[in-house]
Amino acid sequence: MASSRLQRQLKKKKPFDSPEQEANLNILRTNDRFENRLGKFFREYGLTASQYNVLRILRGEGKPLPSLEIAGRMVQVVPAITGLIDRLEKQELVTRKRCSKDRRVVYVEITDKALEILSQMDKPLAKLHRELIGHLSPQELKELSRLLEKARQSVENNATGAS
Amino acid sequence: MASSRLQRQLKKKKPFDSPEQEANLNILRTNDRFENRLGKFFREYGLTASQYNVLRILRGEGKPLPSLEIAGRMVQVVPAITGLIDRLEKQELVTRKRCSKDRRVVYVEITDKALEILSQMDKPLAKLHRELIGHLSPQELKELSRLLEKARQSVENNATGAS
DNA sequence: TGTTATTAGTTTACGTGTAAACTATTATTA
DNA sequence: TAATAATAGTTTACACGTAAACTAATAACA
Repeated sequence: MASSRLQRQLKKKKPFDSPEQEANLNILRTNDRFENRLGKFFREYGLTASQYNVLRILRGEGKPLPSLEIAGRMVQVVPAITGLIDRLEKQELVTRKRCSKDRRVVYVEITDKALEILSQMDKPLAKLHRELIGHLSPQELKELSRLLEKARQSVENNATGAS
Repeated sequence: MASSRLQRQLKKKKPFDSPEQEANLNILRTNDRFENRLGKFFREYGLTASQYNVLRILRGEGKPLPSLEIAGRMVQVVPAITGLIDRLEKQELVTRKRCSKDRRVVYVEITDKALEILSQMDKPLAKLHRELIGHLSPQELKELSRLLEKARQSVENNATGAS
């Protein structure tokens, strides 16, 4: 009990400077592990995590969306979305359409091929989510989500571009 | 209370498939936000998050470490470490030395210049950690760390290369 | 109406994570 | 001891994320 699990894993000699730092590092480290595992899963379907996210957003919306609207719903900033859509288009998973009313806007639409792939992924993905975190009790899951949402309050008000 | 905060932020129409998925997405999203903020901080000092991590590990150890030992303590895999060390070396923040006993091994040593930069960062970084997550009570921080550590158990046993 | 500002998106440059193939060195073992 | 395996790193190819500069189109407004 003298030294925490994360502390041992990082082979740190000294205790954490603060509980805040420990919690933050726990978030980063847990995310890295989970991203790593999820990345492998997506790769089995020829996708990356970012690509899957774009497709999931488009399917959830049920209709074409402007590029920047998609970018806004992901965490990241603007320019990355261009290449992301480029690659999805090359794989025939989305199509681009210029808006006729405002010719600056590019609408992105998901293809049937992509919808098919997504539907194949749904069950295995749900299973993977359970594998990753299903060993927490319902109360623990609820509390973890609550704490993470509360944690994010510090950055979500101060405009980061999204939302 | 009908729909959670994350659900609203993602503008999802339907509820989450499961509490597991919701918790996982909360981890990913919180991490993205925090990484974003921390990245800006590191950039002010001419570093990236990965570079800072390497330097922090080296300072913590207090002596030179083999490249792969460093890679192992970060979450990531092998090849990235080469370029990372390359760039740090170019900035004169670390030096490389071949081990004479086993000439395959490359030891990486932190420079005084880097130690100086790190010491300048310590206080502001601690302050940033508090800004990010200091609005959680001590009990909440402790519980958050506990839950994240428990969450990681699912991936830390199944060898990912590290630790 | 013509100039300026804003908006949507792209391009470029750089750092980094991932997989796969490769080199150099050391260990194993038939 | 010669062939083989294992280990430490590197290189290459590709997908992103970030910042900064840029284009095209629309809005605002003097």
